[in-house]
Amino acid sequence: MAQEKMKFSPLFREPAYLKVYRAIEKNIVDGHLADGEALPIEAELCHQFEVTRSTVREGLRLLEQSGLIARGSHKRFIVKRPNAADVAAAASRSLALGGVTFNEVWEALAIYYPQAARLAARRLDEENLTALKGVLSELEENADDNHQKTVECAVAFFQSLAKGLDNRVLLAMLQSLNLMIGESLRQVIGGTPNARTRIFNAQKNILDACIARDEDLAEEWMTKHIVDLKRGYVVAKVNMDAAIL
Amino acid sequence: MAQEKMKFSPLFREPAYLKVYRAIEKNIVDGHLADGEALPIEAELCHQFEVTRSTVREGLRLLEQSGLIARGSHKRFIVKRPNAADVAAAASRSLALGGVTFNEVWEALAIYYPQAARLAARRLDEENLTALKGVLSELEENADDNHQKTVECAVAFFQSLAKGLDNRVLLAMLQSLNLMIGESLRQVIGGTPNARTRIFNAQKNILDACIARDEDLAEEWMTKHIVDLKRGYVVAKVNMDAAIL
DNA sequence: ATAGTCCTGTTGTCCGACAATGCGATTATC
DNA sequence: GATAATCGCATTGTCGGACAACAGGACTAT
Repeated sequence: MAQEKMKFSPLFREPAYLKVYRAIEKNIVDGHLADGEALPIEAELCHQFEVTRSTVREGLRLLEQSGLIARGSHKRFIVKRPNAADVAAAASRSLALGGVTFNEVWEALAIYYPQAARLAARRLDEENLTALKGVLSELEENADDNHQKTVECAVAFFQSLAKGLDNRVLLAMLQSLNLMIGESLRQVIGGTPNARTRIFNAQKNILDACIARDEDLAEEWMTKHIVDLKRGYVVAKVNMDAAIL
Repeated sequence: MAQEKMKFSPLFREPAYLKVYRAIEKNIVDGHLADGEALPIEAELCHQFEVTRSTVREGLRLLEQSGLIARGSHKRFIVKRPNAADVAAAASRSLALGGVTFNEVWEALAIYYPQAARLAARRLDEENLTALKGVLSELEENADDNHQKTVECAVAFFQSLAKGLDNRVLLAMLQSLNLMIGESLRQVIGGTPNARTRIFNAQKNILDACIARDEDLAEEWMTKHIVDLKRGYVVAKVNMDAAIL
C-alpha cells in the first residue's frame, strides 16, 4: 500500500452542537461570562449561533453535565465555576464505575492521608478543630449497632479534615477518596465488631495530635487508622481485589 | 382550578431528558449494558421510552459528556466505562476552571508525589523502567530552548511513573495533577534558565533510585525535584497565589 | 481483485407548534 | 395602604415530522 500523499489534515468535522458547547465553554474560560452570570435565553443563542433550538439545547446539555452551567429553578441557566465537591463527586463516581477495587482505594488512602494529617496538624485553625470535635462527639454518642450513622460520622471526620487543609486540589482528591471510603465501608461495617469504637479511638488520637500541633504523631495515628481500616476489611472477609461497586 | 387533595410529597419533577439519562446510566451501572456494547439506535430508544428523538438526544448528550458512552465513527453509541485518563482530564479541567492557584497545585504535588515515588521504587517493573528511560533520553536529546518539548517530556516522566503504579485511583489523581503541572509549567518555562538540565538531573536521580529499589532515595529525590519546581516558579517571578488559568 | 455506483440505515439539523411553569404586574379584598 | 388573588407573559420542556449528510454494504463493470 503506497501512502504517498498524506499532506492534508485529518479534516475534523464536528457537529454543530459541539461547536455551540465549545463556544460557550470558551467564553466562560476566558472570563467573558463571569461566574453567576445568566446565559442568554435559548432563542437568543439560536439567533447568535444561527442554529435551531434543538441544536442549542444539545450543546447546553453538554455544558450542564460538565458542571459549567446550572439552572436556577426552571429559569435560565447561570454560569458556574466547578467547585471541589462537584469535581470529587464526578471523579469518584467515574472511578467506581470503572471498577476500582477495595485494594486500590485503600492504597490511595494509605499514601495520601498520613501526609494530609501532617498538613492538618500544621494548618487546621480553631474553627476546623472545633468542627472535628463536633463530628467526633457525634460518633461517640452513636449506638454501636447504628452502622449507617457510624459510616456517616467516620466519613464526616475525613471530610472535615480535608476541608480544613484550605487547598482545593487536595480537597477535591481527598473528597473523592472519602466518597469511595464511604461506599466501601457501608459494605463491610456490619461484619466488623467494635468498628465504631476502633474508629472513634483512632480519630480521637488524630484530632488530639492536631490540637497539639504534633505532625509526627498525627501522621502516625492516621497511618494506624488506615491500617486498622484494612484490618476491618480482612475481618469482614472482603475480597480486596473485588470492585467496590 | 381546585387542586383537590395534594397533601404530600416533596414532589421532584425532573425533565424527561434527565430520566432518559438516569435510566440508561442505571442500566450501565447495573451491568445490563456491558462495556463496549452498542446502544440501540435513537429511534428505538424513542420507542422504548415513549419520547421524541429531541428528548432522547438531550439525554444522550448528558451520557456523552459524563463519559459513559462514546460514538464509534458516526455509528451508534457504544457503552464505555470511564477510565482513569478521562477522570483525570475532567477533574483537572474543572479544577483549573475553578481557579486553583499555582500554590495549591504545588502543595498537592509536594504531598502526593514523594510517597508515589516510594511506591514506584517498590513496584515499577522492567517495562515501566524502560519506558521511563526512554522518556528521559528524549528529554536529554532535546534542545535547551525547545520549551514546549521540555514541558512535554517532563510531564511524560510523571505520567509514565504514575502509570507504573498499577492503581487506577492513584493514576487518576496523579494524572490530573500532571495535567495541571503541564499547564503551569508551560507558563513559566521560558523564564527559568537551565530548566531542562535541572529537570533532567532530578528525574534521572529519581529513576536511578527506582532502579536500585531504594525507596528512601526515590522519595528524597522526588522531594528535591518538587522543591526545585517551586524554585522555578519563584525565579520566573510567578505569583503563586494566581490562578493557573 | 480493484474501482466505481447505488442503496440504505442512522445521525445531525431544521422547522413549527404547544403545554407547563415561574414571575411580575394588575386587580380585588380587607 | 398592605395583602391576597388573578392574569399575562416570557421561557423552557416536549412533541412530530422532515430532510440532508454520511458511513458502510451490496452490486456491477472493467
